[in-house]
Amino acid sequence: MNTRCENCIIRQFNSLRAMSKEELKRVSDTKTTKTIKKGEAIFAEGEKLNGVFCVRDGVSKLSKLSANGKDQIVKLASKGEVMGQRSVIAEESSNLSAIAVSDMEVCFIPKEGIVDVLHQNPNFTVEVLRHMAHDLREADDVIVNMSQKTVKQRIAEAFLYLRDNFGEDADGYLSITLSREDIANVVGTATESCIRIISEFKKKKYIKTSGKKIGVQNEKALRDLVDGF
Amino acid sequence: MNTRCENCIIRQFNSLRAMSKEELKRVSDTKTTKTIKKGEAIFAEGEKLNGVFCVRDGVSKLSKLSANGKDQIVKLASKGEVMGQRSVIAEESSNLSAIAVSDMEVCFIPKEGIVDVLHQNPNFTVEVLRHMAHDLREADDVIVNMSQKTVKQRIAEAFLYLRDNFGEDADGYLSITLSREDIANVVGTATESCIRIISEFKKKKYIKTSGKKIGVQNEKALRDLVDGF
DNA sequence: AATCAAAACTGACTAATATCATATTTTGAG
DNA sequence: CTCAAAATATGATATTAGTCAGTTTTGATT
Repeated sequence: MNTRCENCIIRQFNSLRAMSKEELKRVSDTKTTKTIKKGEAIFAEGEKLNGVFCVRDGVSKLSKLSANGKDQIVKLASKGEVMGQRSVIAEESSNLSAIAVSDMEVCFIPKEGIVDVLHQNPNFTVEVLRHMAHDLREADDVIVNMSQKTVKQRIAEAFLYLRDNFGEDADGYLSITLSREDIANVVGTATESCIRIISEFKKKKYIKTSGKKIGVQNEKALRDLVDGF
Repeated sequence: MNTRCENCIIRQFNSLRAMSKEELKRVSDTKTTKTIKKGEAIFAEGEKLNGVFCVRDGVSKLSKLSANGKDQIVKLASKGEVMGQRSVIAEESSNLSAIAVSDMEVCFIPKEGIVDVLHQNPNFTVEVLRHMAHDLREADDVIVNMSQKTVKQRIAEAFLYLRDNFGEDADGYLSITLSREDIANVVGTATESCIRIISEFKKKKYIKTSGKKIGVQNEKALRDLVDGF
């Protein structure tokens, strides 16, 4: 793969932009680019990661398997996001597994390339810290939503979230396509319950569907639902 | 207040231990110590924090108010923990409010004292990063528990967690005393449901109570319950 | 185009949990 | 010590969401 980090626009969206030209060149020399097919795993829960993965294209779900065999999707990572940093920084094995939700292209950066810079370039470290602080806030919000909102509210919120964070296509459908099961795993409910609520929303014209694709049709209704009427 | 950070043992438990003597002295010069009564607020959700709070004694609950008026407790901070760093680092107003669960003594450290060192001492920054990585992992675990475990399992787990993290007294009661309402807010359930399950656990001799105090009596039974029998 | 498995969907039933009402106990202020 | 308020407790009922069983649709493959 001939693309060099120095020339990669993606890094504008993540902490790598705080690296100096020199550091970036060194990272670029050790990185490798991989193509991953939809459904394939990038890494698994419990695995020791010896590097981080920078998403160049596509979307990956970061999930955790629970005792009863269900997956809980904790985060969706798309273009520009770095996966696995938490584990590399904490020097622990991964608490999440990453599976491609669409065909992907990711760069693997060996951890030495990251850790060395962390200890030498405070700007970079602070930038990583900021990102993690942001992730932590989001996680707090998810906790509150999980415990205080109904499944219906969480599904409504998920659609708004997906639209705001991944965009929609020309016809008004969400750019990201998830199976009903994945949606259920994002909001933490049974697949059947999720499908039932999607049907209800469709009947009420809150959303429209076309195959697996889903589009927000009545933003206000969804928002009112989330906020408790 | 005459206690100096350099001599404070508490800091061994948090990221401040990665500061140099010099840095610590400077921090110490700007810090103030406050006494907070049980039930009083240290800071509120939405408030701009111009510093962080280091817990010297007592316990604080970090919670988030939801639309329906219920509090979700996201974390319990005790001796050695630093509160408010996330907000200071992300330069956002606080996403959580902090209320004392017992009488407390906390040190307030103005943010300049922290931010300056963050940009100058990579060891300190990495240490803070490690802590935040740990908090993030815990948050992920909480998300999964919330969505995949029953209220009964979450309550059982909460008691084990409280014992492991805050210890128990000579008579085998948890060192930390929370109201039933607070326990309900930790596990994300209605107070009545929480009380009912506590009664059930007591009847089954999984726990013992004495006033508000709760003690683990049958660890194995609780653990089995958490793990799904 | 026919086939087949996976995904999406629907209905009936059950289990878990919230809500509302009310009783009882504990606690802290004066 | 007394009393009111707050916390704890319990019962009845309603609501939400999960489970199981089955049907239909979709899409990939030959």
